Amino acid sequence: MALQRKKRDHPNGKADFNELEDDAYESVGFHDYGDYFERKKRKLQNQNAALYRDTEESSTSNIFKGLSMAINGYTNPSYSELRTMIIQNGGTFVQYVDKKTSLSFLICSFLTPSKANQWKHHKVVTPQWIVDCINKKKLLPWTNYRAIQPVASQSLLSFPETYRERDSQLSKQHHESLKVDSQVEDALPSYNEEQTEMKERSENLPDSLKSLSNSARHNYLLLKNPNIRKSTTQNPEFLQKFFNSSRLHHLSTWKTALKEEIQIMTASTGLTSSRNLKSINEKHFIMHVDFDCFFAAVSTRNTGDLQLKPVAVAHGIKNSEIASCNYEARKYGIKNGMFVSTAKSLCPSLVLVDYDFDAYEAVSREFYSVLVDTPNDYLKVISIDEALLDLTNHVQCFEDCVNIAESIRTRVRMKTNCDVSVGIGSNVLLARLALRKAKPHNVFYIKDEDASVYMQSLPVQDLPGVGPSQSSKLFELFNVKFVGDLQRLNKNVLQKSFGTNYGLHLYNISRGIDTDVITNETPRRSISVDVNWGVRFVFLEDAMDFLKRLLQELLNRMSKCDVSLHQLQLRVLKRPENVSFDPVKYLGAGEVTPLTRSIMFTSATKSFDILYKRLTNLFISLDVDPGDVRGIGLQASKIVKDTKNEKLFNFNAPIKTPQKKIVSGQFGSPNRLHSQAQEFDKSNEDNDPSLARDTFIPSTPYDLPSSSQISPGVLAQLPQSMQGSIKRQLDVQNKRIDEIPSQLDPLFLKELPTPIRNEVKEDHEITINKRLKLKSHALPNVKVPEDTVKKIQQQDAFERMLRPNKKEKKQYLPQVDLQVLEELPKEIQESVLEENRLSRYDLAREVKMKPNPVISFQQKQSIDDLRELLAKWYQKSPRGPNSHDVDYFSRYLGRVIREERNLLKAQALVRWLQQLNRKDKTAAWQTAIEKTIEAVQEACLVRNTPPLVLL
DNA sequence: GTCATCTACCAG
DNA sequence: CATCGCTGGTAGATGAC
Repeated sequence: MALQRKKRDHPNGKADFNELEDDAYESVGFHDYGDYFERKKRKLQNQNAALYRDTEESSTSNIFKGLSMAINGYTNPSYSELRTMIIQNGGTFVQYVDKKTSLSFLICSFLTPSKANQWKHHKVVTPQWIVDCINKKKLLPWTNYRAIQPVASQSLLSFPETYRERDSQLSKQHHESLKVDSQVEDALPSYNEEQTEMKERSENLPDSLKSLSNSARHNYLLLKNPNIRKSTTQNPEFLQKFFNSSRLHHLSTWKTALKEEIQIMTASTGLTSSRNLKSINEKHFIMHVDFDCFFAAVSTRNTGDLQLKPVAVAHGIKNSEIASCNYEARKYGIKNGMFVSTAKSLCPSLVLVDYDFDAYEAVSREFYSVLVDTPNDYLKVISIDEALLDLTNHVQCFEDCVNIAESIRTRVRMKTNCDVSVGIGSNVLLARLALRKAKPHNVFYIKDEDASVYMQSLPVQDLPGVGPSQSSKLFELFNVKFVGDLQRLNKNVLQKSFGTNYGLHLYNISRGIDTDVITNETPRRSISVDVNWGVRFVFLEDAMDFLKRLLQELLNRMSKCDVSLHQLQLRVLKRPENVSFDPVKYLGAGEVTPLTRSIMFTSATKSFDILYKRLTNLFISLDVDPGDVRGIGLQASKIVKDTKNEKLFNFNAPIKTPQKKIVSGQFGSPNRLHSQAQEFDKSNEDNDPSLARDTFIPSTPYDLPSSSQISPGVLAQLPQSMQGSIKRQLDVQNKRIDEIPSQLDPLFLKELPTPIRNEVKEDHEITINKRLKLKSHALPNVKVPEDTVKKIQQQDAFERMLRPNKKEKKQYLPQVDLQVLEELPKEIQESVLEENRLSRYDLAREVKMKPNPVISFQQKQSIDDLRELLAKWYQKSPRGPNSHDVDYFSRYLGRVIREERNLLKAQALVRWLQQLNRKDKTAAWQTAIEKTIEAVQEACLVRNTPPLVLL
């Protein structure tokens, strides 16, 4: 076969963040934005250097001293957790590794055969080794944790405990009869396999097989092929293997992780929403930056010859999807998502390369380091290779943007050897359209006045939010193919056919109107796990077993975010009647009908047993033949952050908290969409910064607790000094709440009696889905006992009592974290924690007891020195300061408040600036000072401190 | 009208 | 050998109240 499969090589495997950081540190000028890295390190502890440095204070041991280690692929614990563990225990972490790197250990959960071969001369161990060594506080013999076994079989050892620990009680017989131990399977090829099967078939299978459906029997026969079996859910390692190789899984998880990282990094700039809201009516400058054919470009970035050939990234050689292809390949009509076989027929000389997820991550890190270093109002993560920048307050015109864009392109090119393209426009939509025009490797901007004309010839599919389904609907209903056709449609007609919001969205975007504003990330509202490939069951027990593993995976992901759920959704993809058993795509789902069901839990939970029990019932109630299941997904929604010191605060007491209106949305908020002119005032009102400040209220489960969640009873038990402090805290918070019309129900304000609360907790286990009750015919064996029903009804009543306000129902209240505690004087922290019998260790972990760091600005720390510096700055810029410098200084003030926690200092410095400008009253300086004040107030909000008096 | 729940769709 | 069709979000539809 003429397949040319070329492995991407890593000629310079050392292009890691250490180098970047060093650069960033060396040049700390007034205009320098390496400051971001400084923050990033401290905040995230996400960079090795920071970890090493912090290790001096928080190092837990030296068990890994002198050992260099790297991590490969999908692991549990996660990459970053492991990295922290290694570094904090004295190890050297190697970020990016190739075949030649000398390495003490490679940490890897799962090795593909090719990787196993690649790493066969290394010591490859499972993550469990790290965990166990740390737990035992000594270096354990690594040979017990080999990921590569000297003999053929390697699978069982590398498989993480969690997936094996809970062995099904349901499934025994069938499983043991069907499942072949993978060790045996590897060692003994098909002959013995056949023998085993034959034996079992003659013993106990005929009966079971007879009762099987056609689809189940089909799967039974299919799964007899050990190679196929290995690629399906029947393999206990399936999840690891699947997620390790799934591009879509990687895309999703990367996005989530990046959002979080960038959010934290840029949150500390102090320039958040108010800044943006202020300029809501100004002309915006938005930049959309995106790699050209990311995966393909990364894989060929260091191979000049390959770049000239048509290249595509895919797993297989036939019915596998092309994830990315270069522009050379596109000349032949090859597109992303196309099957390899189709692409090959278009271009027989197509070169296929494998995925290299590690390299994508490495390149992306460089990419984002460039973006973070580019002064901006907002940086929004779109994906691993794509981001939006709001430059409104940093540029005057499109030409400025183009200069910045070129600089980004050059820097990314230098660091990664890959090209990015940049689209620029006055809103997100136009920036995106400009980006299309810019590709490949170019910069392009669309002026507002040109937008409408430019768009007319665009296929409607190119509009954001218009996919295959909606575009074909547009064509069928209105014969609309191009944006020009769409422009001719009446707004009302669109809204009638496509819904109020979506119709208006279509109407607006066809005219280049996009009211979407780049805002801060909202916290994640759901966590899900989906598998719709390789799902093949024979017996119900197979499905249950997989469901179990899937739930465990979901819980793992939840525990990483430290959340519990109120609602669990189950999604099952079912092969419909008269659809072929084997889809075109190898082990794919084929054509399916989705089914979804959900369960509610009165109190948040993350208990495997509780969830699994309910899940089992739910799955069975769907009444899907196991042989027809083609995919399963679980989604945790209505999630709440876990808390650890329940004794101190009354966390779950439902309190009516006025909600800040959430105004961002895929298609914009309804109120902005109805009519632009009409809604103008309203949205302005929503966005008035001063209003926003007064009504700033925790709006998400991750936010700060509402003060009233501290139970009076608990308060009374605290030491006198502490009561005072908390009360003062409450006063501050209550004042804010009182300023808006209170919708609090008096019931809420009463402390809930603890016994009742506990009862609810115990009860939630037996709450029964209404649906289940209604559909109980699907479960002939399950009868809901009389008293259970009563209990549920009582509980429902109780629940209603807890949440008399309907609006309340939708929201799951913020739970307290230790932030409130953290705000208190340290002696009081100590006594509270002692009272609550929390260990010193917990304290150190949860509440930063370290003295507040003193942040330097231009190597100056004291107020006097800083004043001197500011005076020089003022004198040297009679016509007003450079806006970069203003940002830089504002961010510094933000850090003084949040990190150094020195409100007085921040106040003194701002007042000094005001003082300096008092004589001349330069307008430019006045504006600059206002900006710094905004940053200060913003930071006060973050710290939950009352705004400073600055006039 | 408001809500919870399920369904459909989209992006990368 | 193949192959790795995820995940988080918004909006619409529907039915209970």
